[in-house]
Amino acid sequence: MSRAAQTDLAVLAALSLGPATGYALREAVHEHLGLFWSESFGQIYPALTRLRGEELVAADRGDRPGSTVHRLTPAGRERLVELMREPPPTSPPRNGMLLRLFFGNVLGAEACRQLVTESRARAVALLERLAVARATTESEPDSPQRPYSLMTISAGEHSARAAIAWADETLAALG
Amino acid sequence: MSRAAQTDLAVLAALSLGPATGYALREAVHEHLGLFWSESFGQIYPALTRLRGEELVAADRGDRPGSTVHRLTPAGRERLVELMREPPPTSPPRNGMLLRLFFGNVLGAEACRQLVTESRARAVALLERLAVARATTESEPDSPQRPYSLMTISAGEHSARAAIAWADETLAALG
DNA sequence: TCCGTCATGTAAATGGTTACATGATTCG
DNA sequence: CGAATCATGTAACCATTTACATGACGGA
Repeated sequence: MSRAAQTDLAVLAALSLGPATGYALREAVHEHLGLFWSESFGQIYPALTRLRGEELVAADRGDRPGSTVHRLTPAGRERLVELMREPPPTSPPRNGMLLRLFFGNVLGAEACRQLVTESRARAVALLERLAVARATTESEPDSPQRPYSLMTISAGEHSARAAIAWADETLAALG
Repeated sequence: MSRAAQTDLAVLAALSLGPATGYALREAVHEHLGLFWSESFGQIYPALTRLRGEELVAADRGDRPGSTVHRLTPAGRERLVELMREPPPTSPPRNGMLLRLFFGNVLGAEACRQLVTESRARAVALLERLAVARATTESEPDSPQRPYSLMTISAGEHSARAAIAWADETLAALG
């Protein structure tokens, strides 16, 4: 997997849903992929410039002066499938909450409880966001996209429920 | 939270378990924190140099010529507690597997099944490693460290079981 | 008119991995 | 003796965020 391939993948994938400006692209990633992906402007604009150079995306003038609407070219769609078939890179683990909890006897029991309580609250909030996302998705008419959206929502739900169950068990152990 | 604080935290925390060389420190992080944390030599050695400069760790000559054993100073222990009380930074989400699955109609059903199957296999393998870690920890004599080790192991178990349950559900949906 | 949003881009700083260079020690 | 391990450190590279600079448009 070559340079910056993950951002290229995300940008090409987002464009596969329809043409968009760089700005709208970032909105769409935040809105639809926000639960498991993120991109910043500092990544998106250089990526679009590069992808234009490789003729994987084409640029048209947008409604507003100075705005540029990008769309996938056939070569871009090929490249997208190619990138998607690459195994997803696994990033090294970095869980600040567990790092702190592991050294709980240095941190103290009260601070540990707070740590786990806050972690639980984040999982509960996530579960609420997921409930909204599920309701929205289920109320939309069926589409080729829908089952896959529901699968990623379900992944979040399983993960959040596990986090809550663990937090409850751990809070009980912490007394 | 200032510069490179997360690595400082991990290094100071690892040293709180006992003095160590940079090399041994990396081994210890990999061995004991590997399930939720990672550090590379390229981080550890500059961090040790910096922490020595701040007199948060002290350096003694080791058994081997040229080797340096580091230990926490009292100021280092204070700093450690201070860093641990900072809220753990939440890194932006980046889940390559879910990104690919979300665009499953571009990827194709067969490749989706493979993606989820591999994800399930990783979770099963993780669960096995966790079973070993749990058995090891439970067979050791009780210590102030042990309950916290078990809590982090339990976090991994909950997360891995949730990943397996989700994978089974999703594979059923994918047919 | 002024503010919020849409829009594009760059520069700097940050955080991190990987590869490399170097050499001693231990054990088979 | 030779290989694996212990040990330290640097340099290059990569990915990413944040802040900044700039400006047009639409509506209160």
